[in-house]
Order: sequence, then C-alpha cells, then structure tokens
Amino acid sequence: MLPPAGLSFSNCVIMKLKGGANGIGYNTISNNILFKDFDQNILSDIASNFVEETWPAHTCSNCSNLKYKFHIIISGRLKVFQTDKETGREFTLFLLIQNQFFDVISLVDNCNHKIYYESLEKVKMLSTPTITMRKWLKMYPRLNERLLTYVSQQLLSVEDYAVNHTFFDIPARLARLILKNLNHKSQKLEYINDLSNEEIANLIGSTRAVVNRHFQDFKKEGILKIGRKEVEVINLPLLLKKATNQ
Amino acid sequence: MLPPAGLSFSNCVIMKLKGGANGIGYNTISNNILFKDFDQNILSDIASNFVEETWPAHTCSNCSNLKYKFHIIISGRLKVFQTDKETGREFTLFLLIQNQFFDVISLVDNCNHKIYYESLEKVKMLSTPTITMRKWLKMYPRLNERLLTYVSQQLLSVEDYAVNHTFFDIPARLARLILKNLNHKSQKLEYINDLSNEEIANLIGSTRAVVNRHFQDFKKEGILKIGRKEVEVINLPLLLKKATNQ
DNA sequence: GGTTTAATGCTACTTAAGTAGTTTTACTTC
DNA sequence: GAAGTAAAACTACTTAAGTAGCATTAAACC
Repeated sequence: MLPPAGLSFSNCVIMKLKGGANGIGYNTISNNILFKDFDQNILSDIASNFVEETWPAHTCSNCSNLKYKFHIIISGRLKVFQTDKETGREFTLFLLIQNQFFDVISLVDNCNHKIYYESLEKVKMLSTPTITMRKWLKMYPRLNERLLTYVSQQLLSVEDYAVNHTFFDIPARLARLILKNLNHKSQKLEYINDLSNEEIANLIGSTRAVVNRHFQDFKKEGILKIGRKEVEVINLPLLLKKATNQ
Repeated sequence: MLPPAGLSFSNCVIMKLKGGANGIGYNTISNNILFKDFDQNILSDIASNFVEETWPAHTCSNCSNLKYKFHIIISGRLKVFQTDKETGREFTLFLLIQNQFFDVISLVDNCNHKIYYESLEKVKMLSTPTITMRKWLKMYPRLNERLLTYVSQQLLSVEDYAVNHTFFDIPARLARLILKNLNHKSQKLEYINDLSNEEIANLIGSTRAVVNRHFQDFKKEGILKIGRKEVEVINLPLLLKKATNQ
C-alpha cells in the first residue's frame, strides 16, 4: 500500500560484494539466464560490478528511486504494481522471484515508465547501475537476445491479464489464477498460497470484498477448502468449469 | 469478426519482389527501424529474401497460418486481436501500421501464442520465413536490440490497456482513447477516426452499445461532435476531466 | 493469558456495464 | 431514385462488481 506505511526505502541495506568465485553474487550471476555460459573471468568481472541489497518485508519504492539501477533478485518476492491515487486501489503486474530482474524497460528506453515496487517479505537482490548494464549490452550482444526473451514473456503475461480482465468475470479470473499456480500433486497453491484476499484481488484486478465473496461461494460449492492464507483445491473439474464462465 | 466472414486468407496475393535497389521491398527494408544503417549490399540481400503480400480488406488469419513467417507492414492497418468464442466478443491488442512488424513473439519463442489478425483495409506487407529472420538475428546482433525496443513498447502499450481497464470506467477509457489519438491542431482523431463504434469498443474492451451510449452522453455534454465514423473534440478541458473519472 | 492487530466473513446497497431488441439514419449499389 | 445494407441511436431490463460498514476469527506480541 502506498504511500509507504511504516517501512520505507531508507531501511534497505546495501553491501559491497565479497570478491572471489564463491560469493553469493558470483553464484547468482553465473546461474542467471542473462549471463549463463559466459566465460568465468567475464563473470567475475560482471559480478564485481554488482552490490547486494536487502529490502526488509514491505519495503516500498517507485521507479524514480530505481531507474538508474538494474536489479536481479536473489530471494524473496517483489510485487511490481500500479496504483490509482483516487481510490487507492492497486493492480499487481508481476510478482518477481529468484533470478528475475527489473526494470528492463528503463534499461531499454529512457521513457518515464511509472511503476511501484514492494517486497512481500525480506528480499535480497543484486544491483548495478543502468549505465554499466548498458555498457555490457554493447559488449555482449547475447544479452539483448536474452532480455528479449524475458520481455516477451512479460508481454505474454500482461496480455493474459488483459484477456482475462476483458472476457471473464471474477469467479473465472479467480479460478484461472488458482489453476495457474496450482501444484497438481499437493492440490495446493504455490507461490501465491500465503497471500491475503487483498493481494489476490490485486492480482486479478478486483477488490478484497469481492474476492472474499467468491471464495465463500467456491467453499459452499465444494470447490475449495480455505484456511487462513491457504487455499486447497477439492473439486478440480468444477474449478476448471468455473475458469471458463461456468 | 471470426470465423472469417466472406473474405478469407486464401484471397491474399503473394508476389516475388523485383530485384534492384529501387523496389518497394528495398525501400521498406532500408527505412525500417530494424535494418536502418545496415550496409547497402546486406540490405539488398535481406530485401531479396522478402516477398510482397497483399491482403484485401477484412482478411482474417490466425497465428497457426502465420507462425512460420515474419511480416513488415508497408501500408494499411492490421488489427491484432483476441476473441472469446463463447460471447463472440473481440479485444484489440494492437493496430499495426506502416513499418511495424509481427509476430515478434513467435520469432523469439516457439510458444503457442494464439492470436488473430484482420486487415481493416487493403494491407500490403513484406514477409520472410521465420527461420530466415532467426538466421539474421544470429548474424546481426543489432537486430535483437531493436526487437527488444519494439517488444518493450508493446509491453508498455498492453500494460496501459490493463491499467485503464482495471482503474477506469468506460467514459474515462473512451476519453483516454480519444486523447491518445487526438491531433491537437485539427481537434480530430487520427488513425482511429474512421472506426465504427464496434471497433472502438474492441479497443477499450467493451461493447458497441455501451460505447455508443457514452458517445451520446459526450455529445449531450458538448464534449464531442460525432459524425458517421468521425469524431471531433469540441471541449477539450471537459474531455480531460472525463479521462480521470470526472 | 490477555491485549492488540490484521485478516476474513457477512449484510445491505448502489451503480454501471452488459444484453436484447427495435428504430432511425445514412451510405451503397443497382 | 428505390432498394438494400450497415452503422448508429435509443429503450428497457438484468446482473454482478464495487462500496460501506460492521462482526467475527485468528494470529502476533507483550
């Protein structure tokens, strides 16, 4: 929720990375899709240009603080969202996790892409100045190819949101969100299982009360078992039916 | 509207390009953002690998027909859209015009990106096999950089749609669409001026009847002057007010 | 264990979006 | 200029999403 309540950006800890090929920085970089299969000495050089940042849970920030830096997430979830100042409503574009990065747009283009960030829990990440990253893009053309793949996936993801929001009602969008994050073995949600109704609402572009109303319906119809911040699917066929507006 | 009514994909005319540095193919290629500042002999080679296609007005196609080809538009508007089979409703993602290209996603990734295309009028374009384009991406790394810029813009565009659909009601979305396409000198719409209420509705994720209802309101309130397939802004300040939900 | 806080559950109400169907208008075509 | 067609205009109705406000429950923290 904005404006940052309680915790703010200033609580972040920024640390210089320890050198050597065994640090968390080197490991993150060398395993990241961006830099995978780069030579070891190049990787070391790249890693040495990153610093480690730690954001406490519920740290808020916006693009103006961050647009001169490029970040790679090490651990924790980072919510990328937009807000409507009038109503205070939020809309979550992405939940970024390990190995994902931001903000690619401000790297590509110097456009004023207004967007907000909030850590859902303690988030560790690496960061480097945008100019450094741009220099590497020139030096290592492969990087463009990999960023392209990443941005294309983001495009598909937002397109999916737009299609859902345009064609489907809230029960269907809720069902689809659950299906997308369902571990079919455990019948439980992964990745978004511990989110509040409020955060679920932000993911499908609705409000807490409405999401809760339909969760109650799903419960009554025997589709879901709902605990506190926990969702379990009981009747998958019925859920699939809901996902297409009945 | 799908399924293709009347005109179909088979009406398209595909022509081999004439050689030389003065053909329409060479001109299109050399002026395109993708290939700008390539050497002239490379440009000639690239141009020779494209063929010219002409789609009559209202030609429909989907990705399965096209996913092995990459296209650059020479003239005319091409609607890129999704449909809901249940209700028959459409949602227009992009209106592609001169120098824009498709489909970048299928070029990057072999994912099954389901999407539909329809020419709003006669559309001329160049096309080349996806494999050829992929080969060039390897040969000329600059291409990745330019595709990245293009896809990033598409991402911002779809994000904008999503934000509008989530936070704003239909009068506001309509006002925003008009503002985005307004020529401030002529007070008239460009690019989407001749679209029917139906197509306008597809652009903002609504329906014909609802769009018309609000057009009538805008008219009564003295914001717009509306002719047949023509929109003119009379009261810009009031329109701006509408664009933010009053 | 008792207090505080946050999340969830529930009721009642308002409103705008969508839908169906009809009428009117304007453009096209012969 | 008459006929046919497509777009736009209009009326009436239904429904679900959003909102407000409060009650209940569970977790967190002294």
